[in-house]
Amino acid sequence: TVSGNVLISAYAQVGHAQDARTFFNEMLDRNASTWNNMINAYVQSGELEHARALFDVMPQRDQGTWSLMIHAYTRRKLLEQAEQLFLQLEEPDVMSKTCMIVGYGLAGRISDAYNMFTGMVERDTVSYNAMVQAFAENNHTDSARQIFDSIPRPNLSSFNAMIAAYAQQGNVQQAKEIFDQTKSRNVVTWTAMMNAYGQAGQVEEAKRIFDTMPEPNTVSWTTMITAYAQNGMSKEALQLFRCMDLAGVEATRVTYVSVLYACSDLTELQLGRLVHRDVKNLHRRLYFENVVGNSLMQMYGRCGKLVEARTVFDEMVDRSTPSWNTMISAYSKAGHGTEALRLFELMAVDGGSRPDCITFMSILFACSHAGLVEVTRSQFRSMSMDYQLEPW
RNA sequence: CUGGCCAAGCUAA
Repeated sequence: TVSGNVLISAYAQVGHAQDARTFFNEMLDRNASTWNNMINAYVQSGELEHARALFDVMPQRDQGTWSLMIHAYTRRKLLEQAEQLFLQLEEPDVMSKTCMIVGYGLAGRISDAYNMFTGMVERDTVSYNAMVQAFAENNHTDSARQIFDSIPRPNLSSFNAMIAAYAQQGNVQQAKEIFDQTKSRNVVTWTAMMNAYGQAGQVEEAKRIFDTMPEPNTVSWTTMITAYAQNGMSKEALQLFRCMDLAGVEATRVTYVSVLYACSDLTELQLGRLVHRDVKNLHRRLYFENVVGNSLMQMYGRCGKLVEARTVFDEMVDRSTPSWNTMISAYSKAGHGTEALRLFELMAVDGGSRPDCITFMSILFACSHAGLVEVTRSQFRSMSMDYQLEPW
């Protein structure tokens, strides 16, 4: 049984739920870990429905089963589902509660997160860290700091989370202060500190960290590229991307987002097209990532290539609200107000994404520049009437 | 042999 569990767990790691299931079906005696591993295999390969189906028929669920399933829901931002499971637990353990803190934090329900936290009779460092993170990602940096200061036995993740919290506020001084208190550091610590400098516009300092840190990984490289791009040094960003490629470090979707941002910043159409080709041919998985498509559209739009932008848009497999916004505003900025409006109507018909206030800003911009005053007026009404968005 | 926390990223102005 144990070796069978190891095998299923191995399949789970690589996301081969199908193979895991075949093996699972052939196993004679299964214990709770067997089931948990199998559910986890479905979770890892993104098949939540299958995971849930198995969860529902599992004979002897243990605490791990529940928190595994709750965690899967919170990560996919399906908080209702997570909550529903959580409430069925008579005696939720520390891990399930921590999952809920994370879930509430991600959903911006910070007081629910805090209530969960304060209601815990037993907490470990991970629960404290989750609470720090929940406050931090909702910009309650001071509250995050208070929790941080109250952690009995902080670990490196506690420090890393706090450094990142200050980094996103652009507060280098505080970030550095925490950084200097760390006894040991890992790649996350260094990268977070590097980002703190980048966010504060201290690109040279960021680069100094990047050059001296022990083992920069793809996130570290991307952070440095982003630091350049966001501080008006897009040429350097693109140069560093070349180095990253030469160093054999795998790009991620975030890398491409930053690189394409640098391309649009410089209206480097040639390079942008090259990147487009590379990601399409060499990173097929990333090519279908929503954010990568958005960045490609943005790049083409910025370079005035609306047809190519539109082609990317049409090829996208799932379009988020930012996808629609990017394309609509590309039309708007190019003075194609009518096209922008047409796309907006298509958005409503498509129904896959809801317009948000950015959509309306783009539409209003398009209308006003096209001199479509009447249309502007009616869109403005629709904004509050149909979508409950307040004009401001 | 299974479950929870930490670093980078896209759209309007």
